Amino acid sequence: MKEDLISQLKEKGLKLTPQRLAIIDVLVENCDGHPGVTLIFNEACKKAKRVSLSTVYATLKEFSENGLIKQMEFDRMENRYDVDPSDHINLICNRCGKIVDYRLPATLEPRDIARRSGFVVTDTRMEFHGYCRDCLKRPD
Amino acid sequence: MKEDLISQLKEKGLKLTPQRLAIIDVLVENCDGHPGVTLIFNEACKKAKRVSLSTVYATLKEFSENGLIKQMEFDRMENRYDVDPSDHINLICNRCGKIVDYRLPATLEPRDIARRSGFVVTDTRMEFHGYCRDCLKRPD
DNA sequence: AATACAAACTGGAATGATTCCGAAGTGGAA
DNA sequence: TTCCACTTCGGAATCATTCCAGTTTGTATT
Repeated sequence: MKEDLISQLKEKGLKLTPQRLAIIDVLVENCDGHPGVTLIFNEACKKAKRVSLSTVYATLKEFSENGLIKQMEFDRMENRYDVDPSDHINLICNRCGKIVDYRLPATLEPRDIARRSGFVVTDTRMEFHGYCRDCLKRPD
Repeated sequence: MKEDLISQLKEKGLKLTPQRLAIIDVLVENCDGHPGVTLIFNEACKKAKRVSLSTVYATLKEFSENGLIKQMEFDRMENRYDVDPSDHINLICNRCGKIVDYRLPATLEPRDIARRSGFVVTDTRMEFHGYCRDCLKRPD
């Protein structure tokens, strides 16, 4: 897992810095927890001599642009990062904020999700990003 | 549609103010466009004597808390508002930002969506909010 | 091992959507 | 008409995130 991320870094031509190694360590250690920037920053500081918040942001952005991780953007919460970049539904608890992965393909009926996972859905939000018909026609 | 929203306001015990009526007008006129705060604010200013941005935010929050509309939160875009609060997938164009509704139930295969709607999916994000198994067990 | 340069890091300032707050205004029930 | 809880106002505060200009550092090459 860790070695995997490091080799992906090299493949992409990205440099191996102490800060990036620290961040990778944190990501791997928290791969089930969908860690946020604050946690990653705090933990990374313990592992590397110098780490700035700007670097953490830049690095996580770099990683997600290169497909190593998946950025989960929220409006009033800080970003969370998913070490598994494959498609799945994130079950987000209103109360504790815990994020549980629910893998696709699966029935999307809330009733069915409750039966399989014990998670009661009160609100759904699904977004598929891409390109609309009109923009596909247009050149450039 | 407009009368419908107004009667819902009354049902909830919310007062009918010129600002709210203006905002409702804007929502109804732009119900297919998933309008954002800026558009709503600008248009509402044309319809009512005095409207402040704070009021627009407060009103839209009030409306969505009461189920009149659905708030769509993004990270780097301003919120958009959906006059149709039922569950559906929002197809968001990376390029023009247009949001197209894709109704459930439907096959969720990107390939299928492309065939039916002409929308090419490049990235998906689905969130189901609710309560996890652990929190349901816990009292209070 | 030394050199060179693009890439990466830093931290403080800037951004921008949203919320907060205290004061002023106003629907609408009595 | 009176009254008051609900609304509105606008400016300040918040807070995650980005930007920027200067400094440091991997790493490929000599």
